[in-house]
Order: sequence, then C-alpha cells, then structure tokens
Amino acid sequence: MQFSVRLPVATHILLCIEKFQGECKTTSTFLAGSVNVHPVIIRKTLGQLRTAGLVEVAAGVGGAKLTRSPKDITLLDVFRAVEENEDLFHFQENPNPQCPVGRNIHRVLGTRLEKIKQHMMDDLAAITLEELLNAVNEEDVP
Amino acid sequence: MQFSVRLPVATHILLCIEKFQGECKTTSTFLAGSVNVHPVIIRKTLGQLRTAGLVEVAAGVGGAKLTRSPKDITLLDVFRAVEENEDLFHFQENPNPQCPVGRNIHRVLGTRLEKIKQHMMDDLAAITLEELLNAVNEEDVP
DNA sequence: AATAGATGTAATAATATGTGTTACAATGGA
DNA sequence: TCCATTGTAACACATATTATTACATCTATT
Repeated sequence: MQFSVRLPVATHILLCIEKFQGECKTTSTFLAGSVNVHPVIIRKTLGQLRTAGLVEVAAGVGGAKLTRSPKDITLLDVFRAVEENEDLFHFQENPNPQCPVGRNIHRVLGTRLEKIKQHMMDDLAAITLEELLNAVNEEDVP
Repeated sequence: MQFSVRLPVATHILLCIEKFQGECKTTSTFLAGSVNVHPVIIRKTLGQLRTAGLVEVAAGVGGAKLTRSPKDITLLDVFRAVEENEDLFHFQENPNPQCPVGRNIHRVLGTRLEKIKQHMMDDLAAITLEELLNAVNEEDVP
C-alpha cells in the first residue's frame, strides 16, 4: 500500500511556481522538466490545483501563479486538491450481522481509524508551502 | 488513494479467533462466513499473520489461535503483517538536479512525510486487540 | 488576420495492485 | 484409509496509476 506520487508532484509544482515567479514563465513543459514527468501530467495536476483554487493558469499564453501567499497554502490543501477520495481506510462489504464481531467491526474499528486519518490531516495542515520553500532555499546542497 | 481492506480483514479475523476460542473451531470457512470473503483470502491472510508470529494455525485439523494475549497485539503488528511495503509515500523518480527544487524536494518533503507516517504507526501501536474486543463486547448492538 | 506557443481534455495503452476463484497436493485426526 | 482442512499456485478480473498521442481552443505578437 502506497500513496500515489500525486501529492509530491503537486507540491513540487507549487514550489517551482513560487520559486521561479518573475524569473521565468512556468509552463507545463518547464515544470515537466523539473519534476521529470510528461507535460500532460503537469497540466492535469495544474487543473486539479486550479479547481481547488490554489493556482491561476494563464490559458493561451502559458504560465501559472499561486492565488495566495505560500504561508497560506498547506499540504492538506494540496492533498485535498489531488486526492479526491476522502476515505483513507475502507472495509469489507457486508460482514455477517449474525456474528458479534461482524456486526460491530465497522463501527469499532472505523471510529479508531477515523481518528488516525484525522491526525494525518492535522499533520498535513501544519506544513505550509512557505516552510518547504524556506527549507529548499536554506538547506540547498547543489 | 485508499488503504486496502487487508488491515480491517486481518483485524476481524484475529478478533473472531479470540472471541470464539474454546467455543468453535475457527476454520477458514468459518471465518470467511463472518468476514464475508472467500476462504482462500482468509487462508492467505492467516498465512501472513502466521509468518508475523501472531497466530498458530493447525494444519490438517484446522483452526487457529493467537500466540499471545490480545493486550500484547497492536494494530501496528497487524498492519506490518499484512502490508509488506514500509514506504507509505513515494516520489517521482529522477527529479531534475539542475533545478533547486528538483534536487531538494525529496529530502525536504520526505523528512516531513516520514514524520507523518511515524505518527500513524504510533497511533496504530496504541490500539490493542484487547481494546477492540472489549469494545465489541461492551458496545454490541445486536 | 495569421502565426506560434501554450493550455484543456479526451482517448488509449501499459503496468501494477487488489480481490475473487478454482484446483490440488499435503496434513493429521478419526 | 478416509475426510475435512490447510497451504499455495495459477488464473481471472476490476480498478488505479502513470505515460503518451492527438487535437481543439486560447492569446500575445507580428
């Protein structure tokens, strides 16, 4: 079980957009060169980030920019933008209601796993793009 | 992105094994009836739990039992037994080393995501089979 | 207006993972 | 020996992920 590469890729994209703002036009081809994926993947991801209100993309001319300050964008925002499925865990359908374990497992285990998911969300919400950008700038080892 | 149903299924199996210990023989067919999956899925999962040292399965005669007290088995034990992949998050291969973001993203984002994973592990380790079994017994709503 | 470069999106393919099922050899008690 | 059961391989199928091609649409610039 592994998370898809979408969260890291989307984060990479956002960091590049901010990092190169004013220096160069951050087109899908440019971003694809940094991330090392196909430009269409970048455009799809940018589409999700745009739908989530995190970026504005200049149709026709090209390039993207953040809609708000990096300190006001968290990894939870990014996660929600690119992962449509809110249910992190899921259960076997129709456990046996005649069995005391079967008729309670979903509720008993579900409430506990839900809390774990909430912790993960809280952790993601505590990490801002600004923090990541500072780390990239300050800890850069060329 | 969703976790597979393996952790909930394996937990269900372990709870049933303990719950019905002494009452009936917990064969793969019996367990399959409670969980509502194919008996072979149960046997595969029991195989993983056995490899992890959590259960003993009686070959030939059938039935399984826990190797230690439910209070000494946590969801982290179960998670590790059924999820072979330790890397929860993963990154796009070969980001551009010429780009300041590309050459730092893995380290900067990776260390932070690693902490989130560790939190999840800690949360899983805090939940014991005993706690779940008590909840199933006490909060049973037939 | 024409052009060139860019985006938005659909369609397709390749691959991996998850789950269900059949089949059968091996096990061990009755 | 017989029978229920386990262990495991093989296969099928669905779904998710990622890569790629193709093309209509957009917009600044010439």
